[in-house]
This record gives sequence, C-alpha cells and structure tokens, in this order.
Amino acid sequence: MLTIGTLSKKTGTKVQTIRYYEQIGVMNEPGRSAGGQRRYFEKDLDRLAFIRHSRQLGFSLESIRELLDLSDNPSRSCADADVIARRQLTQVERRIKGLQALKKELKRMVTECEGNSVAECKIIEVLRDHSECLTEHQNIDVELA
Amino acid sequence: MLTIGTLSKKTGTKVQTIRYYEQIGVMNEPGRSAGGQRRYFEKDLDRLAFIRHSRQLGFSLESIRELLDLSDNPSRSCADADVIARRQLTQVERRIKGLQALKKELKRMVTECEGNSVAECKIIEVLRDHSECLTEHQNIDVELA
DNA sequence: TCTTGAACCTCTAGGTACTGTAGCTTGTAT
DNA sequence: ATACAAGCTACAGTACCTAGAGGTTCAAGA
Repeated sequence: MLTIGTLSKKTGTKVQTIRYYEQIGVMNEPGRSAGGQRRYFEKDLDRLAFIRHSRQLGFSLESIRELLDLSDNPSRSCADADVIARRQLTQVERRIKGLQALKKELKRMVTECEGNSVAECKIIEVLRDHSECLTEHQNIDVELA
Repeated sequence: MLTIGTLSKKTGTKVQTIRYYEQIGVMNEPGRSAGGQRRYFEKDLDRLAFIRHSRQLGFSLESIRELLDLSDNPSRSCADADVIARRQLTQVERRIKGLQALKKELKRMVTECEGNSVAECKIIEVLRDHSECLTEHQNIDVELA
C-alpha cells in the first residue's frame, strides 16, 4: 500500500497535483485508510508515471485521457487505436519540427553571444527576427487533441 | 498608424491577446484615435513580434519582460540573457529526445499494429517508461525567472 | 501507552497565459 | 446615408496546476 507522498516522490508530482488528477478523473479514486487517507497500489503508480511522462512530452490531459482509455480497454479494436495513434503521430511530428527550429535558434543565440553588453549581443535580435519561423503563424504550443 | 487588427494579422496574435499584453504591461499603452481606438507605430509591431516569437520559443512572459528590460537597457550584461537562453536550450533538447522516442513507438504502432487488440501495442509502455528522462524529476515546462 | 511531528485531509483562492462572449461604438466603403 | 467590419470594455471561462488555511491521522520514539 502506497501513500500519496510516496507516489509524489516516485514520480516527481506534487501531492496537490495528484489530488487534482483524481478530481478531474485521470487518476482513479484510490482506496482509503481507516482514517480517510489515500492508499494506492502499484498500478496507480504506473498510471501516474504514464500521465506525468506524457505531460512532460507535451500531451494535453485530454489526449492523455484518450491514451489511458486505450490502455484501459485493451480489447478495443486495433482500428480505434490506429486512428488515435495516427493523430498523435502527426502532432508529435509537428512538435518535433517546431522544437528543432527552436533549438537551432537557441544554439545560435548562445554561441553568438560573446560580447559583454546587450548592445553586442545577438539574443535580442534573434528573438525579434522571424526569419527562422515557418511561414505560417503556427503556434508550436501543445494542442494535440 | 496601425490598428490592432493589423498588428494581429502581421504577428498572428489574437486581438484579445494584444490587449491582454497591454493590460499586464509587456506592451506599452498605445495612442488612441479620436473615437478611442488603439493606434500603433512600427516600434509596437516590433515589440509584439519580439514577444510572440519569444513565446513561441517557450519563454514565459516573465522572462520576456526580463529580456525586454534587457533590451531597454543595452548596457546591461549579456550574461543574463545568455543564462536564460542556455536554460531553454537544455530543456528543448530533452523534450526533442523524449518526443523522438515517442514518435518511433507511434510509428511502429501505426505500421505494425496488425494484431486485433491494444494489448499487443507497446505505446503505453513507452509512455510509462522514464528511461529517457533525466534522473531528476524536473519540470520541463517553461519557468525561467 | 502517550506524545510529537511529519504527512495527510478538504476547501478555497490564486497564478499564468490566454480565449470567448455580450453588448455596444467607431470607422470606412459604397 | 447606411451597412457592416472592426473596434471597444468588462467579465467569465479554460487548462493545468500551486499555495495556504485550518484541521486530522499515522508511525515512531520516550
């Protein structure tokens, strides 16, 4: 039996966040001790790890909900899974593309900055310059669903 | 003289978002027409472009405020800006790494999923696996200040 | 067994960065 | 002169947490 604190430490998730996940229904309601404290099983730890890792990769909680639904129903037809996976793949590819452009710029920023004052520093210019951006004003922020 | 709509179109920023930026003080209060509509100069467009681009690169508005302050005082040390950029770069690289692992699995899932159930898919495992993560449970979300 | 203190509980509010809606006014083109 | 797109304010709502108040439970040491 695991406490919420153990889950917190093992996944690097704040205790409040775990309770929040329960509240919005991405984490299952756990059992309680005699005194009313949450008691978890390993499977809950797994689920939380899954959620956190997905969040770190930029999935929205809505997308995570979808993926969890997939894993909660392993007998669901492969076609369903395929549709979801394809959609996620497209988004993931788009995100990688955006992040790589970003990385290039950041690298340029840190390598070009050799002056002592901002006057000689390219960082501000780079951030003002949109030439490295894609033509479209696409938001590279996460929105997968 | 530019209208808010022009700024919106030229930078791909929602009109409300521009007004929000003004409200929180990252955009300067512009002049107004006789009827009270906002009227901007080129310098405002530049500033907004800077803000949007920085946001797209994952900087928090707080960091952007910092950078704007930096560019408003060009005699300040470049090291400050460099630190911010370096921090971003590390996070971005980590994120790309995680996403590439995920992409690989999603691709595999899409192309190889010939079974009838999700039980044979590895995607859930991939998302549960933190091996690609650094040891620390650092939040990769943007928080530079 | 008693006590202490860390860890837990609920509830509420706040934070960031927007986004949307209602209801109205302004500007411009015909 | 009129239509209507685009502007205005004000406020509510969203996603995803995070912090604090004020109280309770649990486990370990005296």
